[in-house]
Amino acid sequence: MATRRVTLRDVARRAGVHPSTASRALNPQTREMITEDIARRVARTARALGYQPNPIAYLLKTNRSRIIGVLIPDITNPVFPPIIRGIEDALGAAGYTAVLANTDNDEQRERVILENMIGRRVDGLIMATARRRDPLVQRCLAEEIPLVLINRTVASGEVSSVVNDDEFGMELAVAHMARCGHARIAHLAGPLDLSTGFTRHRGFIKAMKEVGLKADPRLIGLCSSFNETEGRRVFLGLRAGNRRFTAVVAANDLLAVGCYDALHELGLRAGREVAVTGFNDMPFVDKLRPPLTTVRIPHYQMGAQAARMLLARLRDPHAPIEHVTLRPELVVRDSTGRAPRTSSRSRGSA
Amino acid sequence: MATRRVTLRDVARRAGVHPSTASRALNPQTREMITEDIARRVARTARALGYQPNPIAYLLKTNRSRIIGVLIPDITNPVFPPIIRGIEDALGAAGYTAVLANTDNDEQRERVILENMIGRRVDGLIMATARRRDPLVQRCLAEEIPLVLINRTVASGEVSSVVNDDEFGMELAVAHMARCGHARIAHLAGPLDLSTGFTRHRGFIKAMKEVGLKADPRLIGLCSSFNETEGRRVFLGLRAGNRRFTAVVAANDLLAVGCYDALHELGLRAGREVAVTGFNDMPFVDKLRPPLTTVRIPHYQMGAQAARMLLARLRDPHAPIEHVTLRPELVVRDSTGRAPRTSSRSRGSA
DNA sequence: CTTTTTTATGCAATCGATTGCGCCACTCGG
DNA sequence: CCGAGTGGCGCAATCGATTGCATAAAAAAG
Repeated sequence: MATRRVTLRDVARRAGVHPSTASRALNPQTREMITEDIARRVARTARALGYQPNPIAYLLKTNRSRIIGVLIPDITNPVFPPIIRGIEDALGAAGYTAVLANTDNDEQRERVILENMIGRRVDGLIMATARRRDPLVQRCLAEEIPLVLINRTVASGEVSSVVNDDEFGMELAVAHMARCGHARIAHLAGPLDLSTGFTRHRGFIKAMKEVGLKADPRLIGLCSSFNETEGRRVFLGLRAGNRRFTAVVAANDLLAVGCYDALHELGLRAGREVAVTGFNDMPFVDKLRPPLTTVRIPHYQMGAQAARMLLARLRDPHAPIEHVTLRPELVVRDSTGRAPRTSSRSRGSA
Repeated sequence: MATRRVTLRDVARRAGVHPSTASRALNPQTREMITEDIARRVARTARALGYQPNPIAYLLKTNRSRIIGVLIPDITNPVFPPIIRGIEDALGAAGYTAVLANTDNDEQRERVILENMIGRRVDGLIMATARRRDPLVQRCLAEEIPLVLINRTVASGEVSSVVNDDEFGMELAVAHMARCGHARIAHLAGPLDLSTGFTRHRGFIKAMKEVGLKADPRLIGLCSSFNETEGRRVFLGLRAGNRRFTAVVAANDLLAVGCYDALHELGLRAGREVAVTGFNDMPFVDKLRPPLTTVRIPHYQMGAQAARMLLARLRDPHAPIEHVTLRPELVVRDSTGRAPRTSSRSRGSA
């Protein structure tokens, strides 16, 4: 039977001291207030009794939970696992625990979860769910909860973030297409209320200009969310228009997979009739036929970096706002056709 | 500035009653102890002040956290997101919150996380990490923490579980292979200390007997974990042996993907030279070339069912131990060759 | 050897709720 | 009109820690 857990009082009584003394003896911060001798005795009996401090009581008193909330828009998207892994590793090293929640891209649900986390007194938050203008971010600011945005950021820039250099990534993709001889290049844009969709869209236009091509507005399709069905739908829409194109730069891998689906239905093949690039290099895109050429984002590092920034802010609440952008790289596989086959490395960072 | 949160005392004072009265007025369980009139007044002022009960204080006093811990062996494996979704939905409907943790298949890490969760007084646990003999399960039993195992179960059967009918699934896969005319069928077995690996292995042998074939032990390769690299390694090992085979039944999709990798290296193709089946029907296997024939497990329902069973036990700690097995179905795609192309439905349950 | 200062520990309040118990006032029966 | 019974609330303890302040003992100063 689960015998009642041993409390600080138990330890104190057994060691023949007052609970407050025991508390101080066990807390590294206050240990030097206590005689070496007694501190050791308390520590010893604590160990003997198998004392485990009650985090709830600690939290109630100190308002420090040592928990970080992590909001993920869609846990089904394979880009997030590596990010989460990075966050957990960095946080764990500092004695913090990550609590994950999946918001399902649903604003209502986001709100509920956020309130729940605030209620449970998380010490800080990492959000991968930010929209360019996001009331939830405002809410955190109002509550003065340390916050770091990851992958996506807000337009105002008023909170720390670590994101990919999306413009540069787009340059890589477009430049590669151009090198492969494509001139009529389409873009499958992500939702423009997300910084990723927005910035990649802007990056696409800028990159086209840089390689001396004109970005035809009629060759830009707007997807209302980052998933395969949208990718398929919008690709088919673009194809139904009367502007031809030989290449499509998708704003993320799921959209690119949607293109694969559409091409398959049309009896065409990526890398042959139409060149396709994705964005993210999420797990398994190297296993598609043809393996997908894409822009690799350092997901794991992104997570770890965000966690470290949050920890810094936890230590010093007045740490300055930082914006870190990570440099992506192009991974050339077979979906962009005639280019010399270079690399088809296995799955992203583990 | 984050103005101090309003407490129950504030509400009580404002409503002109004692905190205990306010507490009872606000708690549905005890409302009928209080005069209708006063209860309404308290409720009204609570709403007016925006009172949010402090879950920490509640927990400290009642020892009920309304949190369920969920242990996932590898968040990188795409079978888990749908399971998690199912758990979250069922739990959320009952006012509970799921807290996810990723154990990375590391026993040490599992232990740390479990202790952490116990320390934070989760009301119950759902474990997808169980080994056939598992000390952590014992630990939960000792602490009398309500527990439901999911996907994998323990050999002793002493705790409730919801798993797939793995033997039946294997029958489906093997029978299909036999129907396609294969006689020399290999098996990529998962780790035998996991119930999934163990039962699928046993199911394979049984199914072979049922279709009148002999399971050649030299055509059974043992993988030490469920991932692509192991699948690739063991497949190549089998091929290097001098027993030929024309089909391979893998114990899960990741192992099957490993077979794809190996076949690719050998210049062969699944569904042509060698038929391949997977197990799980995880997201994206329908996007592989060729799309993978596999055994579909109702992941979402599995999660939801496990959550409901846990909730039942939370209500009644003496609820009997239940073992639920869910019936899988075969999804025939192109990796098993000449069979008539039937279905290639899109990604699993969302 | 007394007085002052320092140091180590104990006391008790506190965080924000829940809950057993006691008391007061009201109702109802005799 | 008085006593027993009952229903509605308030009091105070409690959950398990932390921490400002008081105090006793020891050390330093005079």
